[in-house]
Amino acid sequence: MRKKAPGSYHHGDLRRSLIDAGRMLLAKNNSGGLSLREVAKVAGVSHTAPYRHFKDKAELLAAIAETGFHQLRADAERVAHTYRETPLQQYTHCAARYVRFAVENPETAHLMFGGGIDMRTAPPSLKQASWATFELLIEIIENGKQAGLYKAVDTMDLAVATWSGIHGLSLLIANGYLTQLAASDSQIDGLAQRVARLLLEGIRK
Amino acid sequence: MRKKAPGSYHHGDLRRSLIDAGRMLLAKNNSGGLSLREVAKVAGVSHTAPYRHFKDKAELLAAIAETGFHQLRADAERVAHTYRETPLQQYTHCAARYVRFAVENPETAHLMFGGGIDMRTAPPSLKQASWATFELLIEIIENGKQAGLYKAVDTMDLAVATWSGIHGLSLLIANGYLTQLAASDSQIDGLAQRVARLLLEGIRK
DNA sequence: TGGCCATGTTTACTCTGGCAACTCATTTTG
DNA sequence: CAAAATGAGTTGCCAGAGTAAACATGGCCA
Repeated sequence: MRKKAPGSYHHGDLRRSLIDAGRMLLAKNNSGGLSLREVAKVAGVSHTAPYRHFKDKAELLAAIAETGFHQLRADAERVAHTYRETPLQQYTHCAARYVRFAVENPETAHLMFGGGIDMRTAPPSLKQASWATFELLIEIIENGKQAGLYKAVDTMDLAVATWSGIHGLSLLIANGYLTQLAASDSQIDGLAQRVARLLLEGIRK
Repeated sequence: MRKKAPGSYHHGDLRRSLIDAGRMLLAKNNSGGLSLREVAKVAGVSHTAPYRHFKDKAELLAAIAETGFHQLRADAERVAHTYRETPLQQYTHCAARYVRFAVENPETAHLMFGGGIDMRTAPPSLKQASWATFELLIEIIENGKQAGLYKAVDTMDLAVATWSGIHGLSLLIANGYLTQLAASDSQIDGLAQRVARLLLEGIRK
């Protein structure tokens, strides 16, 4: 989190600093939101300086969400690479990673998926970042399909179904709907495993 | 939406009017949020009158979310009753109803599930309303289980898995992540059907 | 070297949430 | 039945936040 060197007029990389400060504050004021002025202060800059880099507050939030997508994609990509030879494990471990991301970064997840941003009208770079994340999921499904793991159904349907399941579970946990079943980290992992399994095998007898 | 009769001092049922006004405004200012003063104005009352009924803004929002849960539960209950003899259809049609609720009331859904409210610290009546909704789902699963429809797995796991899937799909659509696949109402229904089916049968070959 | 333009600053305006003190109407009670 | 108590709504106020406009600064290119 670079601050402006005191005395110097120009900052150097304010845009980046604002995003970093934003994420930091978002994590600190748990779900209490975030004020542009606060962000500016943390970055060591006057409260209107952000407007040189973002049209308005929503655009800063969108940029923060974008870093969330980049992180999520990078996290999942690492896991996917580790299990590149075993499609089934690739799927389950990536799913678990997705859930962990939401649980570990609830405010960022809230920003990305909470409805504050409508993807239909989001900035192009954000759309692209979210799309790139989804593409990774499609790849993973495609991998499994070619290994004969999944049904011969439209890949898109398979991908949407699993995405929905993992996504829904992540948000339910992150928003405290499953406190009874998923209090500790190990319980969360366990639940994620079992749900991923059920998505795979179906609930039907 | 009852307004105060002009000239009369007392309103009669302000609490209810504020909630109604809130939902109306939420729907109008699409996802633009909602101001307490605006709500008060619509209800025909001074800007601090709401404080006689709600501790603060968050509490009003929680009350609005609560009506959302009541509506969702009532909607689903009606569907569940209609298909009470056929557990499979009961499941698929309730799932479709859940998705429609989110798509038709995106702002309310946003409030309920967007992370603005953490269920762990929510007002008891809200917790109860959300729990009652989940209970209906559990009942539906239990029905199917007794009809020999589902795997002999912990009902809670079955319920969480399907809830996650439907919930995730609903939010993905409502937040515009699946615009390509789910633009029209009929496309949404179709997608919901196929996803519900995949949750049932699993994606594995 | 001198002027331009991107980047930051200052100032000011509006909107919002929330507190305090006041008023009005209804209900309870001596 | 009058008067106090209480619940419901109002007026006024303040601090914090988003943002527009005018101004300042300083690095870069002609």
